[in-house]
Amino acid sequence: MPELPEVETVRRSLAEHVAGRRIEAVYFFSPLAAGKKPGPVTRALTGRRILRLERKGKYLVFPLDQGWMTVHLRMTGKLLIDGPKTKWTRVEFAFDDGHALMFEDPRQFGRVVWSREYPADVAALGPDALGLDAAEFLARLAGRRGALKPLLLNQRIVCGIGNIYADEALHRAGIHPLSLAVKVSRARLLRLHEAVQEVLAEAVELGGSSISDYVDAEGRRGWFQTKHRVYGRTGEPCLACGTPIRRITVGQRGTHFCPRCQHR
DNA sequence: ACTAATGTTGTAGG
DNA sequence: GCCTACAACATTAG
Repeated sequence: MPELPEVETVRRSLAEHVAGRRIEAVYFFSPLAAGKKPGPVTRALTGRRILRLERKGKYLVFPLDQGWMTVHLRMTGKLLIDGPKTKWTRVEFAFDDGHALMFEDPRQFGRVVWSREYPADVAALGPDALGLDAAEFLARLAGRRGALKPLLLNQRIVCGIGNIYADEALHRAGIHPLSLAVKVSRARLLRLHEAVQEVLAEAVELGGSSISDYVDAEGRRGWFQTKHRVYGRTGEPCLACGTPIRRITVGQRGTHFCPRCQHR
């Protein structure tokens, strides 16, 4: 499930392969991957040169010599350089250096789109979570109603945090996922900011979390899943206090926390 | 064999 | 506008 650290790992592993390359051909094996009709997207992308590879939140943005290509991996999307063509390959790009890029996506939630102007959905995102300073983090949460975890997952407030890293950050900060944002002290929100920065930076360093079959553009797995303290550890002892990790549902999302370390 | 769960975003609704 | 519920989809665990 690619979140910020996984998408950043894909960006880093893919950038050198695509920066400066010309797209000679594009094949949409699944129209769904284009979001609508693949014809116009194919025509717009063919012959374009990729200037560089950027990331905002969970979006990969490819500035082109004309317009922008945006890729979102959603749940099961992968970008594989010279990857094999499989039954899950939805899009293939052929580059001018003889290499190819495969967009593989079993569940078909992922999208490859082209836009003439900078993509509106990316522009609408809140600031990227990685490297966000404490003052702005607090300002973005100020006046928000509701529980903290859904707010962390709201990409218009701050973007890049997904289910895994929300749970991990809340545990490190000692905050219950159902805590109302307005009732959490400034000191504890500052601690949350630090926990978010810490957990994202460590995850990027380890190449993200490969909890299902996530791999980077060169097929390498990430290792941050071995550092998870709550996510996917339901019933196992909290590494801080030994209390069994509990799993509840918050905003329709599986939520893992330690009932002792994270009080409301 | 059926059901629930998986996680992200857009959208529809209160 | 803000918040919540659900659909889109394919596979797997129970």
